[in-house]
Amino acid sequence: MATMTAARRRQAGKIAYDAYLADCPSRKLLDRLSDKWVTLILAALADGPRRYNDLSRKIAGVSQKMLTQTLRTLERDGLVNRVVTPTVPVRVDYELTALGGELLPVLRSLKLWADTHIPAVEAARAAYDKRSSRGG
Amino acid sequence: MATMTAARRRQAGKIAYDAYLADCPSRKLLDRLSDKWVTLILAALADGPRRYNDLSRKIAGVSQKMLTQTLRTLERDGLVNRVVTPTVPVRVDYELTALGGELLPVLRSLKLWADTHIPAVEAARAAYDKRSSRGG
DNA sequence: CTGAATCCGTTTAGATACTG
DNA sequence: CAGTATCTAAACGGATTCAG
Repeated sequence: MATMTAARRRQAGKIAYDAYLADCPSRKLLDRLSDKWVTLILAALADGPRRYNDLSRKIAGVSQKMLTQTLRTLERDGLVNRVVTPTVPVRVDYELTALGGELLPVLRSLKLWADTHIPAVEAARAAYDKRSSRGG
Repeated sequence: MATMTAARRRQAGKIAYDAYLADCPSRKLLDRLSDKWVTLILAALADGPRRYNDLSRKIAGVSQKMLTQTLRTLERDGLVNRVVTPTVPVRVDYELTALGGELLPVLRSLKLWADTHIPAVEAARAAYDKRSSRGG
């Protein structure tokens, strides 16, 4: 039977490709940055250390779960330091590591590109939608 | 009543913040780039135009659905051109627009940062996991 | 060849309640 | 204050099927 060829080939390709992707540094970086809250937290910490609740307020729409979870992965990746002061109640500050700080220029260059070109993207989008709605 | 304060305040904040985010160009760019297939398609088109099936093979693990869907959004965003040649059967080529081409340097600089610093991230991750498994 | 439409399992993220 | 645990709704992505 020829029924499995297409899907199977794609499957085989997928496995090989996923392995390749898993080893791609750019991919990994994008995976971090793509997280909705990562860049926001990084930006919030750009000015200096902040406490947990402080972050939670500054970033507004974030839930406790997402904030904690994102901070954990950032800490694990060595981008953020978690500083515990064993007072009562306990006090926890988060701050950028040197590595985390080095990410800021990248974010800024990204922002620069976005600020420059996103208007063109918007325009393209509007034109596309107009064309579509006209039935073109 | 004080029962609604926490969740409600977060909700109110969320609405305001989502509106803010929706207007943030950097956010929009990251939203595009965060798509698993976007950067891969962009990279695949860096050398020149490619046909649909050609892309599908080159990118391996991608499904028809995702390939088509991603190409559509890229087209809508003005990053990719869709060129139809009305032969039988029909032939469709995809190519980077000028705008899409301008994204390549950004991706390269991102890649540069990643290649430089991801090893440090890996190391931090390994150290973190080691600490955790020790019960620290 | 190039897609659109549909079904469906997996993952994700938010709300809520509880702990030290 | 700074989280953890659990439940559930929604988004995502893959396979399959149909069409021009």
